[in-house]
Amino acid sequence: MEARIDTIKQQLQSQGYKLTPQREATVRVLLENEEDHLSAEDVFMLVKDKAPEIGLATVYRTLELLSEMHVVEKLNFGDGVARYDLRADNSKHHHHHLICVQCGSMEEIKEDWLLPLEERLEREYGFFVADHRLDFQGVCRRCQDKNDNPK
Amino acid sequence: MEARIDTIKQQLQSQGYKLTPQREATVRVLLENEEDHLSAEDVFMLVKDKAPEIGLATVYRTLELLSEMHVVEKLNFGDGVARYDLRADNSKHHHHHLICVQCGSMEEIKEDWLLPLEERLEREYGFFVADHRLDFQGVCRRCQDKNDNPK
DNA sequence: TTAGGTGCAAATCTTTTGCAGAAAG
DNA sequence: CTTTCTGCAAAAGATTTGCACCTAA
Repeated sequence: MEARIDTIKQQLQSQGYKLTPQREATVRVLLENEEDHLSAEDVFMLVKDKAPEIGLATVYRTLELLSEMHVVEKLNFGDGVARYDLRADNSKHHHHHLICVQCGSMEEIKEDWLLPLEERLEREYGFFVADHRLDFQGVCRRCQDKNDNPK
Repeated sequence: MEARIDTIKQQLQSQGYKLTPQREATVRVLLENEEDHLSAEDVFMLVKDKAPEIGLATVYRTLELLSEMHVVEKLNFGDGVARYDLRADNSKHHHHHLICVQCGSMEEIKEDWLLPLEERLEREYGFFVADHRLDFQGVCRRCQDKNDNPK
């Protein structure tokens, strides 16, 4: 974890930005909740435990900055709030998401299944793909079981 | 066009809703701009030509209703406004979108490229897919040409 | 006559911005 | 010192809601 913070620190400094205590607290929250998709408000709540004086605007500004630096992804699941996802160090692409319409859970697929499609896209449509986003809505295994064996 | 309006009318009536003049005007605007991805504000402007007395709230309520009935898709491209897309009569799935980060244009792919992936998802993850969403960000052919041959 | 609809204005909610002061190189 | 950053409060923008009136089965 410290190593990843260091990386981010250097990334910021290389662009003339500072890793202030507020920004560090925000990054730590993101690291500690890497599995979740936190909204700005969520992050704000969690950061306040570490740095009670922080303002919501700072959180928004930090998330915006991290997003520009491609440290986090800004995601939109259509529920009216933006959510933020730490990018895996190495992946240039979004994860894919499995969103259960029944229980609201969200699972991630870390593999990239789209490379063949992207090649086809460049070939057939002349479209150069920089990034993509793939979400599936449906019913997760747990809810299917629940439906089949109602208690 | 009249046929599709009739279909929608019946769909509404089957749920106890009415196709009021305001709703019909809204649907007509959507039909006439099927290629675009209109925001609620866009729709409002266009509907006002047909029905000047309509209120923005009614447009929102209509789009919400049509969305629940799966007559339109509510889409989110991350620019802060929801956009609405008429569903093709026959397709249960979203289109795929090619969003150019340079000129902001958006192209649609009507084919469904994801069926093999969805099968794999059900097999390997036990996730039952009801719908999906696939967007690509990148550079469209036009902008690539522009980059290669700057005027 | 009764439930569903509408327009308007006000309210709500997320996100952004202006500003004066604080921190860091 | 000078640039970057911060907190606060206000502003902005999209969407929703309360309400009194309207309209069609």
